[in-house]
Amino acid sequence: MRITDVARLAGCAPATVSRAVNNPDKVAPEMRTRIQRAMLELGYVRNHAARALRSQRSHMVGVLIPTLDYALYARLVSAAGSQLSVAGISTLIATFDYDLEAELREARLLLERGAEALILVGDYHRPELYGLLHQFNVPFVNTYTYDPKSIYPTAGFDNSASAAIIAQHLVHLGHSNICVISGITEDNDRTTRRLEGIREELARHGLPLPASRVIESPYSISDGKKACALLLSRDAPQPTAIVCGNDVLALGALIECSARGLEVPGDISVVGFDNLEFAMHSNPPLTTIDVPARDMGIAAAEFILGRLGGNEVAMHNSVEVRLILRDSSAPPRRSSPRRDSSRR
Amino acid sequence: MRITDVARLAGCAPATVSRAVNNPDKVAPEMRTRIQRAMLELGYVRNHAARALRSQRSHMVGVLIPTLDYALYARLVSAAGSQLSVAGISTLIATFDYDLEAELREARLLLERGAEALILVGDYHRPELYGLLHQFNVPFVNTYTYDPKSIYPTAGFDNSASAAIIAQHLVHLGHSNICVISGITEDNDRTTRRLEGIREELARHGLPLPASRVIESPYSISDGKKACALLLSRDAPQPTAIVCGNDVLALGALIECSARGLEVPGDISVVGFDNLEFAMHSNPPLTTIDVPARDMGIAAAEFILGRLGGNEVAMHNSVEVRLILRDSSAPPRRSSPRRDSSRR
DNA sequence: CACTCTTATGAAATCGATTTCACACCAAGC
DNA sequence: GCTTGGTGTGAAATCGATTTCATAAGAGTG
Repeated sequence: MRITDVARLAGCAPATVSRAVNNPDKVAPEMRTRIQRAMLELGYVRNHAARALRSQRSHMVGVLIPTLDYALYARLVSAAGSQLSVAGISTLIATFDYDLEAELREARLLLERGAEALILVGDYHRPELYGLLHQFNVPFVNTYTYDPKSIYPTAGFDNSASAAIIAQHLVHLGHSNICVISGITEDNDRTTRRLEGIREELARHGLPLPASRVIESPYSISDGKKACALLLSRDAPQPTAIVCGNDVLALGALIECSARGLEVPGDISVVGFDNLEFAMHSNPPLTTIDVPARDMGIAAAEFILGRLGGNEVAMHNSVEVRLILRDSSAPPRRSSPRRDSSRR
Repeated sequence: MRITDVARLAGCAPATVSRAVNNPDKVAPEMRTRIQRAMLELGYVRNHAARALRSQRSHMVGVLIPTLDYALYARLVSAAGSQLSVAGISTLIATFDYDLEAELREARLLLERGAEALILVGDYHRPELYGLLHQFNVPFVNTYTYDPKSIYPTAGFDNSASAAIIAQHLVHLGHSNICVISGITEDNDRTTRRLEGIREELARHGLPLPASRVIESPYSISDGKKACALLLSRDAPQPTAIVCGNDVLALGALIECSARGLEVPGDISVVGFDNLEFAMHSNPPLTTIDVPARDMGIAAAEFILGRLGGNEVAMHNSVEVRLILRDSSAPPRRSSPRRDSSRR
């Protein structure tokens, strides 16, 4: 079932069929319907490889994420995919499990496959990856980060500033003995910057954050529990607040606190990051930062579509993160808290 | 940077370069290294569209799932993708949000794009979809279901039997007043069969399951709460056990029960399905059915790889689901429970 | 009415790797 | 010594749609 078969049945040249498919208004209405009827009758479907070869456009975009096993990454991919799909673009997906070497390998494969653009996560990548993108002259965007000063396009939010917001919230509540359960920071700009943001914000208030107050942990509830247990059994005054790298770790911390008979937020405040679905249902509900993953996916897709369409598009797009105040954070029990100005 | 450039530099014909890439042992070792050096020097990457066009193989497989927003689907996709990736096959992904018409459309797009095989979820599909698959003569597999009697390949588990297991567990504990919070059953074989399995198992024990005892609900914690509230405020004796279509609904039910001052499992048992990460950490931990999504993804990928490789492969592959006994289920308070034989 | 301009269509070249077929060479067998 | 067979390589055809270029017909314009 080739285009020539359709052409023969419709009594025209293959070129005309091609036009009828790709530029309908370049074909006379009568001819167009004749061609459409012929295509229907033959059950014609176009051969995408041939199309891609000749037109040098694959109509595919690659999405390269650490893992699909984390809700927000999956949501980002999903949103970007839907957005691209309405523009007739398919999504090639690849994961690299937080291994930047693997990311580089997968990127090469995606480009070889003909991905016309790449959606990436974060801005820590192997230099060779940036080299490849340059070599292939392929548009791309770093999601999950926003940095107007970056020479590479970004679509996301400022991880450092966002983490600072939640640290500030705790300081304003009157906490000074604060510990952190961070995600693994190696090769990961999001976790690295969040930790930095917290550290700087605390420093701004004269509160140091020595390594002994920070635990890096993979993202699982059990790991969050373990990390929390470690922090609580340190040979030091018990922290009055724990900042967690995400809601999963925070949930683990909540559970550990509850297991130890600690009241949250009475004895200790726990805050998360991401505002996952369960955050509003945990006991107590989590104070956290809402991360609009869907919006990031859409912003990334729009950027890519704009670039592919040859339009001028803003290099940097930010999505709005918001502090979500719930019951897992409160002033420390025996201190004279300042009023938290961010609490409405 | 075409294959002819490499050939020129290596001093051979394009055909030989092609062989060096695809059939290294058909090329003399000395020539092979010369070609490899030339490729490296030129930074050659092959054009996949041309390769696909000529060889009639795209080396891409399509994965068509309801949504990426559900952890187990994402995990299935992820596992299948990794498995395919090591065989040099890329993953094209498409979602249809539980809309079978959309599924059909997306399937057509995937096939047009050159997907060599399709991984599907469930066995409810539009007849036209099966028609398409036949027309394109493309291998495919229905995951998330296992039915050795089906004429279509399956990779998964028996939803009906699995749901029956957990219903039986409750019956053995002595429950007779059982309600169900099911997922939406329309156009969804998984939810439909699970509900059937529960209904049949209860019937086997002389317990009818009228519509008034069943609520269909989307998969969110809030929806689970609402559904549970509805069941508990019926003008009828309060159920002693609630079977939920998945863990998310079950968590909602737990929360609602707790909000109403009902003790789980003292006043009421709640059981889930899927064994999501939080299931072991909820309060109380959830009795549920473990669904090995990763295994399903791997099984599906292996099946597809086998078929693409022209090997004989088993039409039907089952993965093991297990009843996970935790503290959210117990005998009803004022009855004389039989011993649950399935409890170890 | 002659001329330019647009519009609709067709013929043929083209994208870049693969694959078939043919050929040359060398080794082994009778 | 001649035939047979295997191996490594090259020439050229091929996959199927797109696109350039050319052409013919029709629409306006002065």
